[in-house]
Amino acid sequence: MKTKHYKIGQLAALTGLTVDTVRFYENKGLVHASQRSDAGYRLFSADDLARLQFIKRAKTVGFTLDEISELLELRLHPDDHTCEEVKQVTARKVRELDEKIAELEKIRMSLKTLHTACCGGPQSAEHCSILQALDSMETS
Amino acid sequence: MKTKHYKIGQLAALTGLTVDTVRFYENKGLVHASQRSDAGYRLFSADDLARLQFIKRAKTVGFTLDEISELLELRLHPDDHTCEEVKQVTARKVRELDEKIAELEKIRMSLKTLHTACCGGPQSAEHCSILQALDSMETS
DNA sequence: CTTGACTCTGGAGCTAACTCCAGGGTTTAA
DNA sequence: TTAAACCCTGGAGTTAGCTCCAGAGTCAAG
Repeated sequence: MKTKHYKIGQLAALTGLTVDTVRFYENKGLVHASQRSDAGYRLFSADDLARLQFIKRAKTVGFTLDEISELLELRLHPDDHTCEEVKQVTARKVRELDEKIAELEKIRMSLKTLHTACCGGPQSAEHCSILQALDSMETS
Repeated sequence: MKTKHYKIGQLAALTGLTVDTVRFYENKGLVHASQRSDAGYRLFSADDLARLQFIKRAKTVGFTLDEISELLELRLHPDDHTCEEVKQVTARKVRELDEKIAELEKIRMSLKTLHTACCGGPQSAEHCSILQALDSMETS
């Protein structure tokens, strides 16, 4: 019984990644073709496919490739790690997201204030409140 | 009456930027030393200082350097432009921020769901719900 | 048997906004 | 007068995550 395997293009089609991206991930050590054909073509197993799909999903929930490396290690050897460890990774990420969102909201508020104050009319911008505000704002 | 001018280090100290950053901005065309000393030192005027402060403030409200170039043009020749134009720039930026925030919130939600579902206990991660979710999630 | 689609490697290029460096010259304060 | 602190240019390096390329080999369909 020989196991199904995929060439890089098939894998790319199945995961929605590009061929270049898969090779890039291999370079970064995120994934590794389980075999090579006689001609040197990468041959990926179903496990490799699952791994790449894992990577893609982790990416859509906002993990960086470095963080995904960490998660892949946990995934590959779950017996050697605790739920606590896994949860810590997500906790850290949620905190980071909270900070980034708060930062953006702060910026949005400032900008919205400027935006609202401006008449937006067709007259000369000589006394435009937005430009004036940027000329006299406080900087931390 | 000779006008006050600043060497690049003084300017950097006054704006809170680094010397390298000021030179970088000059390279990008955001600012331009109004004179040079005999030795070739950049000499900045009070106007230049104001311009750099404008840049810094625009940066803190989230504009990119390219967008700041645009604002600087509006600021330098307000007579040639309308409030409407200025307002459009901020409107665009507010929209962008809204999108970016919405995206991050979506990611945060997904992640928080995973995070909450995980027991976080000291037992083996073999059946960790976070890893399982990442193994079976849907990807758009 | 040929043509087109696929794959390989190694390395360069992209974006944004800096940051750092080498190898010089200049200014200033003691 | 000399040492520290400043300034100059040009170019390379940084981060993250790809993306593209040249030049060559391989595979599958008709």
